[in-house]
Formats: sequence, C-alpha cells, structure tokens
Amino acid sequence: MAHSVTPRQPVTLAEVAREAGVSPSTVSRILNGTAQVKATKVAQVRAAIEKLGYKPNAFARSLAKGASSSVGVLTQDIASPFYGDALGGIERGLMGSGYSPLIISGHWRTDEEEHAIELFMSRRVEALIVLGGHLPEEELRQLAQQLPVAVLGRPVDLASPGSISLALDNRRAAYDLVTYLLDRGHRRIGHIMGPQDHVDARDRLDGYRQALEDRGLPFQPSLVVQGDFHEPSGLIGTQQLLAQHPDMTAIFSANDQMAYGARLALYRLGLRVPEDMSLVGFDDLPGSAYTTPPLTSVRQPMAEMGHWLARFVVAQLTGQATEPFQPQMELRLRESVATRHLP
Amino acid sequence: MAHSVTPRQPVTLAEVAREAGVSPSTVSRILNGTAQVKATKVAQVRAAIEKLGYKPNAFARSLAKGASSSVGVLTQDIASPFYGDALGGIERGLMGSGYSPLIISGHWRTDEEEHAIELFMSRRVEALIVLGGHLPEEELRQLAQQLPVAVLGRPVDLASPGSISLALDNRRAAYDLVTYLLDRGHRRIGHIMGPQDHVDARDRLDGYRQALEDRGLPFQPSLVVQGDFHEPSGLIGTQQLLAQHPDMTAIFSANDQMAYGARLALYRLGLRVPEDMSLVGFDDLPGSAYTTPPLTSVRQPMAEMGHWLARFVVAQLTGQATEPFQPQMELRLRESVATRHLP
DNA sequence: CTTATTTTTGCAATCGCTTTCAGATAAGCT
DNA sequence: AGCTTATCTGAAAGCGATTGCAAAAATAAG
Repeated sequence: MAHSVTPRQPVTLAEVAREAGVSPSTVSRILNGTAQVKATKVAQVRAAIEKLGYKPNAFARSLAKGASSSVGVLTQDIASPFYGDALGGIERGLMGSGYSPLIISGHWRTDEEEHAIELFMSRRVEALIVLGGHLPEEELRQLAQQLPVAVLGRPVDLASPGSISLALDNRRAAYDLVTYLLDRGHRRIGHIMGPQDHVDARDRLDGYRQALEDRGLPFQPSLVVQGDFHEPSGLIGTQQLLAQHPDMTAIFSANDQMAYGARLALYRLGLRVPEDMSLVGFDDLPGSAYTTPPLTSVRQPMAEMGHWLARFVVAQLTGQATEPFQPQMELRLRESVATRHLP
Repeated sequence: MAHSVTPRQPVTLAEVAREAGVSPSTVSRILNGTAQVKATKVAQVRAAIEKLGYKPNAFARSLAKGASSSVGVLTQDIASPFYGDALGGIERGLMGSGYSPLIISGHWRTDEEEHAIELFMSRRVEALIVLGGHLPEEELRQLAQQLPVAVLGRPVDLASPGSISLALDNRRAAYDLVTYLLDRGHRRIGHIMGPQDHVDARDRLDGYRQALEDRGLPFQPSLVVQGDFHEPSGLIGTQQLLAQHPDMTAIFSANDQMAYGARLALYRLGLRVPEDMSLVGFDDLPGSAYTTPPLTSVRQPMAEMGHWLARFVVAQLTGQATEPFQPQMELRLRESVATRHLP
C-alpha cells in the first residue's frame, strides 16, 4: 500500500517564537546575531528550533532585508569542460562569502541569455558573472550600471568602477604557439580554425597569420580550414588539409577538441605524431596531458579566473578592496611537436 | 573621472499600478493572467511596465503564493564531464516547465551535501534531484517524505510514490565488458579499480570477478590495483600491474579517466594498443571516441537520465503521469581491444 | 428604463521575516 | 536605596507580491 506523502507545512519563525515563549523579534535576532540576547532565551529558542525542525524561509528573509545574497552566473554550457572549470572556480570563490551562485546556461543563444538575465533580475541577484556569450556590449554596460558585473572571456568596456572584464590575449598566445612551431623548423603549418563568429577563433587565426608574416612567410588561405570547435570538424579538417598539402609538417588546431579529431585522423592514416606530423591545440583540456603523445597546448587559467572574479564581485558587494590579478595564457609544451631540420 | 553607480531601487508593482492609474491587484492579474481585465487597462499597464522597466520580484511572488518554482539539483562536481552531461539533461528537461534549477555541488563531501540540502530547504525548492553522493539513505527517505526526490546513480529505496531512484547495473556492465575480453581470448586481465568507498567501484570489481569465475578462471587479487578515478592513478596502476604480470594481455580500468592514464603508461613503455595490450574503460567520456585508438568503454546515458528525471519531478509536481523509462548501459566496442588466439 | 446578471475592479489581509522605536530589565555608581 | 546608563525584549510597521471578498461597472433581460 502506498504511503501517502505528508505535505506538512514548513515551520515558521512565529511558531518557534511561540514554542520558546518569546517574541518573533527575539528569534530573528538570535538567528542573525543582530543583537545580544539573554543566554537562557537563546537556549530555549535553540531548543525550539531543534524540536520543530525549523528552517528559515529564504524568500521572506530576502524580501525583508532587500538583499538576495546571491550572484547570477551566466554560462554557456553547463556540460562544457571549458566553462566547467571556471564554474568550479567561481563556486570556490563564493564559498564562505555568504553569497551563493545562481547558475543558468545560455547555450550560446542570445535569446536564452536575455531570458537568463530576466530571471537574474527577477531573482534580484546582487551581482553578475558572465562567461563568454553574445550579449551586446551595450546591454552589459547598462547592467553594470545597476550592479557589479564581471565578464570572463570577452574584452568589454563596462564603464563602471564596480565592474570588470577579464579576457586573455588569444591573438598573442596563438602567435607564441605558432612561433614556437616556426622555431622548431616547421614551415608549412596548417590551421583548423574555430567558428567565424567567435571572437576567440578570429583572434587565434590572426595570431597564426601574424606569426607567419613576421617570419616573412606568406599567409596561405588554403592552409586554413574551417572547423566548429568540435572533434569531428578537426578530423575532417585534417583530411582536407592533408589532401591539399601533403608536405605540411604541423597542424595548429584552434582548440583541443578539434586537435583530438585531428589526432585520430592522423592515426587512421598511419601518420605518427610527432615524427610525421606535429600537432598543437588550444585550451589545454584536462585530457590533453594524457593523449598519446601528450598534446602541446595553451592553458587558460579558467578556474583561477573564475575564482578571482567571484572574489572580485564579493569584494565589490562588501566594499572591500581586491588584490590585483593578471592572468596569463601559458604554453604547455608537451610531446606532440618534433623538431624539423631545415634543408 | 569615474562614473558613480546608480543604485536606483527596483520598480515595484505598486508603482506600476500608480503609473497606470489602476490598483495593484489589477496589475497582478494582468501579469499572471489570473482574471479578465479590460483591454484598455491592459494596454495602460503594459505601457507603464515598459516605461518603468518593471521586473517582478521573485521573492515576493514566491512568498505570496507559497511556491518557489524551482527544483534543487545536488551534483558532486560542477566541472566533471560525467555529471555535467546529466546537468545538461536536467536543464533541458526543466526548460519550459516553469521550474528552474538551483544547482549546488557537494564535492563528494557529506558535510557540504548536508549544507546544500539546508540551502535547498531554505530556498523552498519544490523537488530535489540528487546526483550520486554520500547522503545517508535514511535522510533521502525523509526528504522524499516532504517533496519529490529523484536520485541518479544510486539505488535507494525512497519508500515514497512521488520519488524515484535511477541506477544502472554497474556490476552487470562490468561483467559484460570482461566477458567480452574473455571471448576475445584474453585470460590475464588486470583491473584498475576505483575508490573503495565508492559503490560503483565496488560493483565494477564484482562484475569483473564474477565474469572471471563464471569462466572457471581464478580471481587473482594481484591483478587488481587501487585507483582513485583520476588519470595519474591509472598510469601508476598500470605500471604496478605490468611489474607483477608481464604476461597480462588486457586491462579493465574502472573508468575512462584512469584508462587515459593507463594508455599513457603503455605509450611510454612502447607497448601498442591493442596489439600488445588491450584496454577498456568505463563511462564513455566524450573524449573516448577520439583517443588513439578509440577506447572501448561502457556508456551510461547520463544526459537522457537527467532529462527524464527532470521531467519526472515536474510531472510529480503538476500531477501528471510520466512515461516509463528503462535506461541501459551500452557497450561501446571500439578499437582498443585485440583478439588473442589461444594456444 | 428598471432589474437581474455577469464582468471588472479595488480594498485589505496575508505570506514569513527584519528592524525601528520605545518600554522593560538589569547593572553600575554615589 | 535611588538614579543614571547600558542591555534586552516586544509591538508593530514594513518588504513586494497574491487573492478572497465585495463593491462598481458593464451587459443582458424584461
């Protein structure tokens, strides 16, 4: 026989007060430590709370004090390892601050992002952390007018002292990475780029091109294929590249996921990495240290940045100062690149 | 010169009412469609809302109607690809239902999980979705008494019709996987197991042992090494295994991450996969289809399960029926296993 | 053009907690 | 003991919505 669920109403502060024989105000004061209360009463109230299993109603509390104690976090994909790291950092940064994160995904769609903002505002988040996305700068600026906003992964001028944007120099890192390949003797380097409408993808392509040109090498459009940041496009892109340029000696993939696809394409063709083909990626996903061979890539300190941003907004909210932070992309040189001896 | 932030107070429903020249009740009714309102007033109110940029206060609303329209989601690690998939599914399942997820991580620590529950209750979530974790069954059962609870990844008897637990048969899948290896002629199969206190890890070990015994092969403790579900332990475990059993022909890693570590260990030793050593993992992470060679593993339909669970709790909440669902582990046979010809 | 109905509205109470203000208690001094 | 000062405590007024109830307005019926 099915047990029926007991929809017993939650206990209220008033009931606790009655049980303990004091006024609601007193209970509230004990709960919040807002004022001194006689030890004997404290004991009575604590007992009553225990006995009744009282759990304060966060809504009523937020409503009464006009503060939600939460910060909105807009991510793009909750299942992505890339943003996942940042989320983990944000979580850690908020821990113990009294603020809790309200996480919503925008799935790279502007309408969903707008909707998320709507929800944040209606939930009265006290600050906002935005990971990437396509929200118009103007809108972000306007939000920054009302609450602290921290943007990760996009350089945005928020024009507000309480807000900030943290973005790494993709162009520069790509430049360094390609220069590294050039230094090791590679001359015909293919590039699998990310989606055209993605600013990071464009910046990485720019870095690639610039590195080449600074060495006096011509930029060849046929050495660049279009990808979409996912594995299959890396695999296909590699095949295309190889068909056009059998003499290519290295591939720069705009992210690690596509590099994985490239790696598999090479494996299928019987080409060894790095002996026959050098391969580098971007993002340094957790798995990249364990591919065979381990993949040379560029690490973005997502977790650290998330952590710092969380602390930043908390500091803004509590009127404290924030220690400065200068995140850097970091080349992770591993074993997927070989040295070519020039003729 | 720094622009100072305008902490303009949020607009309230009362202000909208005044602006539109109607009573607050009318505005509320328009917002919620609770009753008929003259078209002319609707227009006036909409205009006022637009003009003032009114955003309803979710707290006040929840308080007044006694419902939060949110469901709590307890995950273990927001950055984990494993749970990430499930979260994505949950998000999709909740989308458009009027409920939004409140996600909190427990980091595999019971105290943090308890704390999360505390927060959920105080935020008055209307249902709970729990992904794995260590919360005592008794506590889950008690929660199920108060609201719909859906547990993923742990078989729990919640003793309540509105609640459910979805757990796949790890033992069985491990059994099948090892049997597959046996069928292909492997006789000395090593196992890198997960943390002892993890029920999935124990089940997978059980399946391994049972498969061996059902074929009349002795279970050898020295063929099992302890891991922790992370890559490095897979690497070290493989070295240990190989030191003891140079004649081993296959390794069954209790999860894909450790299999990646094993793969690298083999690579470093110059052992080819699958020619010299077969390797299988568990979980089928997104990257496993792109390792070299692609890794044979077991897929758990995390996203689908998350999606279904979300729909299940929504159905409970709205008093609808849920279509049944029988998730299955699925062997993903790829190229990391070779056939051994028995002497 | 009344009178009976059916729609639309507004008033006021309520949701559960915080907080100001003032009265009640306790403590400190002479 | 009497008076000042410092601590505690409770009553009551919000916080920003929703909603039952009854009055007002619009519509239908006679």
